[in-house]
Amino acid sequence: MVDAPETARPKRADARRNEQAVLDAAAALFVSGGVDVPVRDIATKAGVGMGTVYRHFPTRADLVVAVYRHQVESCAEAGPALLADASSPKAALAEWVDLFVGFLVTKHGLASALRSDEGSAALHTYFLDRLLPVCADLLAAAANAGEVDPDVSAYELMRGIGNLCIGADTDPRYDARRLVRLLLAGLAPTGAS
Amino acid sequence: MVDAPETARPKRADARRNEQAVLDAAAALFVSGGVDVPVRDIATKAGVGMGTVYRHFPTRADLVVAVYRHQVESCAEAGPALLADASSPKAALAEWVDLFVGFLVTKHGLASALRSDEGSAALHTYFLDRLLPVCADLLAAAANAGEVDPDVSAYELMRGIGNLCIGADTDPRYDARRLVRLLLAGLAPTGAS
DNA sequence: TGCCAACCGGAACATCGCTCCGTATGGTGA
DNA sequence: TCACCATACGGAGCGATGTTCCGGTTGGCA
Repeated sequence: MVDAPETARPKRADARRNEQAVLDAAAALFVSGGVDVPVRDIATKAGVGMGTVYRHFPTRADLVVAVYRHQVESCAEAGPALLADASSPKAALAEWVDLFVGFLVTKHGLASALRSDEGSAALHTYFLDRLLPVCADLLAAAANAGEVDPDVSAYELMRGIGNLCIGADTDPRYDARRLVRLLLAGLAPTGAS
Repeated sequence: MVDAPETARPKRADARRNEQAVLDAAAALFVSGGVDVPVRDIATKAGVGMGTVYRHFPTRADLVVAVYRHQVESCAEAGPALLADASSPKAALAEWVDLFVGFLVTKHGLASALRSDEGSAALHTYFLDRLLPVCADLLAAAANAGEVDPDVSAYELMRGIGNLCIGADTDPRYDARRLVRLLLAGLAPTGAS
């Protein structure tokens, strides 16, 4: 689990090439067909065998993580920046959540894959590892500022947001962003009235 | 789609018997294994062939609908009653939503199956046909009373609630009921502050 | 009792995830 | 330059599941 020792022999050239080909094929198919596209299709599009796909990415989740790693990273990095720049912690939280929602709804089926349902555990874990601390910081800052009720955990909030984003594509009558806004509004201390 | 003409010849006795057996088997398996239990298992448990299951219930959704029809009906009927009895329309809405959430979270995988994702379209349709008007009435009453902002459709609200219930079983850290409460709180006119 | 439409059962086909192993090849040391 | 072998490849194959199809069975009526 720790970093591989730097003495690790570099991978063979064909291996590196194939890994990239799979990554590219997966990225393309994810856009057009969602993250549930059959592994066979990815292998075919990449011009490799299925064994090769599974060797480089033991589970579908590993592949999804690899494809979206950059975007998740930048979403994670945006958290502290927003907190520093925004007019209030709650505003920062709202902006960050909007970023997160935007990321989820544009990736067909990603939100669905995020529910822990064993199988995509690695995906779930990665998202949580990377984004939960960011969300927790924003939430804590807002709570400290008295702008939100501190009785909801960041975990619960993130899962709720993720769930609200399920099926947000493919259904014009369903606007996940609006519902997420409502959820955030509900975080206001002691509600309204 | 209209009622079958009453001139329809009654089904054969064995057909009726088998339909009931499938229904019973499905109900039992849904409780223990969720609504995604393999059709083969249902057929085996009911002591019939798979062809029989598919003949009586062309899609899994039809079977799910048949199994839960009574509970959906009583949930639908509770709406007007709550509106008549509760102290305020918003309170009635909250109680009814709680009823709905309770129904969803206790049926493993039902909430997941509810997202329109073609395949369980019949399920989605049935729930919407039956419950959406009820929810819409409650929502409209609350809006008329000035207790909620009228800019969210009942459809959106129901889908949001359904989504929030996904995975609510199987994860002790995730309390769908609390998040749904937050969502409802967010409906308060012009927010808090 | 005999007939036939309705109904049954489960084999068969299709899809998909994942594994396994015989084969091919990149890179290295001689 | 060449031979060797660890590394990597490819895709057949297995198990699970959804769904269809058709030959055989049977309930209900004349």
